[in-house]
Amino acid sequence: MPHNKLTIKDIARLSGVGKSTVSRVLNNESGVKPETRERIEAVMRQQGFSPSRSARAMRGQSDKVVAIIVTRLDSLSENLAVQTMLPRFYDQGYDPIMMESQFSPARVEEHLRVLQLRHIDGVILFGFTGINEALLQPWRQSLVLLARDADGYASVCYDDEGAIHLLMSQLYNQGHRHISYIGAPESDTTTGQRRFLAYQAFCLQHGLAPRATLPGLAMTQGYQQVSSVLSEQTSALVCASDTLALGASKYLQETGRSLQLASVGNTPLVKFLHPEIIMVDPGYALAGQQAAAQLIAQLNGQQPPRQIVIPAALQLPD
Amino acid sequence: MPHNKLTIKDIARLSGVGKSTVSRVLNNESGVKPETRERIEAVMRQQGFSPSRSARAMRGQSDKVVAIIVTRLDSLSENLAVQTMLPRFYDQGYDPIMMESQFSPARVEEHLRVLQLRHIDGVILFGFTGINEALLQPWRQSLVLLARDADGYASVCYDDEGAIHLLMSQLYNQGHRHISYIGAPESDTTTGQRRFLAYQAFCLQHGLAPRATLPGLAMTQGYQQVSSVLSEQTSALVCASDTLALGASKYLQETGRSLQLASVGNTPLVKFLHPEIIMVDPGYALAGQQAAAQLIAQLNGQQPPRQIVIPAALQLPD
DNA sequence: CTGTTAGCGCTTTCAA
DNA sequence: TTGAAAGCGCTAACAG
Repeated sequence: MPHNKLTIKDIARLSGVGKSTVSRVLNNESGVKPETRERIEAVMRQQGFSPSRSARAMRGQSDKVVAIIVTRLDSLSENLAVQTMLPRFYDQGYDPIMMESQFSPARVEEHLRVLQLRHIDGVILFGFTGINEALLQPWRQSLVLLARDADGYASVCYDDEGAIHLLMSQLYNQGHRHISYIGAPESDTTTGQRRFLAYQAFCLQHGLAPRATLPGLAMTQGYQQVSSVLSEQTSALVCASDTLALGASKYLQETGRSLQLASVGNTPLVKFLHPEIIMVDPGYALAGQQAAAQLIAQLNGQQPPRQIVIPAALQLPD
Repeated sequence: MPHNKLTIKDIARLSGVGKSTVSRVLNNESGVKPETRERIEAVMRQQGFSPSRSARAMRGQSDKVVAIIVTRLDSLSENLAVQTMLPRFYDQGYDPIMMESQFSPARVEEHLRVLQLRHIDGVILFGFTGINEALLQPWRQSLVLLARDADGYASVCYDDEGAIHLLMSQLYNQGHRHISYIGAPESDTTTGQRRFLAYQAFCLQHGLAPRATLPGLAMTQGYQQVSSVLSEQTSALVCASDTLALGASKYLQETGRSLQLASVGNTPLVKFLHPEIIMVDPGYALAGQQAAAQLIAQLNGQQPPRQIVIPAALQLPD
């Protein structure tokens, strides 16, 4: 760890000025004679100087660290969102540390506790059912919730109703009249309830007979439960998530049943494995960007918490 | 961001001692009367006190931050490794920040540059072909390379030869005599060259006719290239990675060709989608642990850099 | 415009 | 066994 042993004091000496002038240059403050500034900048560059984060952090409040709490490191959709937010944070000089909740409210609690002790600046939290909102209390100003919303907190959500509606319309327009649905239980507000309601609404509106099962979002659940929503007339199946679609697809393949699949989710893996599936992109990538931007703005005090909804976009098979 | 405004000074006042005594308690130093210690600890607990990281960092050297540079956030195998190393770091009070190289040596370079400026303590780097070892120079003592090795650096590698050998033996014992191979180009030292050589060696040793193609590790490459190694007698196919297996599998399914697939890699996704594939677990989870442990030991000066090899383990289909 | 002077919260001599 | 004092590298008044 060949740490740069230089301090602003050294730079000051080397360029024949006082510490404070160097500090001013460092912080891009106005009120430094251009020549002086340039000279100092030259020295800094030439010495490869970099200011001590800890020292700066100690004077200001922030050490410019944010945490991203994903549910699972291997969630395909969350990956897409994280992928777009990381660069945003780096650009603004924030170090993003990653944590995994594994859908456990207790883990979230534990992580938030630790983060509090560490004086972390802000948190991006990928939401899921069961999180105790009271825990978020201390982070009111410095938290962005993803894929879930909560009163008084900033959030970036997907347009669950819109996504399902797009899928259903597409299928309906293709002539499908017996469209089944597989999703998550209604205890899951967004992915579960909202999507299911949207499905029911569409059916009602178009005089279709709903046929649904709500086992959860895991691949195995898709695999095991599809059969329960298949009648002879069923010609299409809407899946609330891409993992579910993966499971369902495997089942259909094995049983030789042919069905038009449609699913919320738009990950490269699924697109490759099953290009025939009609998909709606909930806008994972955009959500990541927005979440990062929102958090940064909040931390800078430029923006109060607000709820953002990402529009869904239909992805037709090739 | 409701920061804990208490300092050791406050704790000192509250417990009627001097700052230094509080500091001693904080660092578990000996030479503090047990009673005093307890009293202070009580106050700290009661006040929910947590020392300022930045202030400590400023006196010592380290701010207890490490970076994990993965190739891709959505790499299934790297995910498994990262998943096991995160808790290790948290336990030791290290904040792990994540970065993505996207297989770009330039990005690695850029990341390392930034990390240097940030005075990060150590780095876990998931290796790939093309990384300029000279760049690692400054990190000689504080870097662990994963899935790749380099002279003079600590590394945790998979047993490429062993993995392929296990796969081949298994197939051979099952009676297969026409086993094809699909892998990465030899320019890729570990996943490419080593695994391919092991395949060739086995063939030679057992009098089999090798038949191989080395397009790369992507799913699409597997999908497109399988056909080139299939003759009529081919009864089994060894894939150098699970993504390749996924691609190959899709092709075989589509063409109705039946073949015993075998692959290096052991991710939940593939296990679910294709339980029939014979797999060898390179030990991703163990590798993660070991890498974290090694890095921590190095940072504590308890362990010089060393090369670790993780043994591969055969996973039979259910 | 620029240097001087205080500290930020903590660790670390050095005395007591 | 403890406290007082001197900084770590930096920023933020306050004087020049």
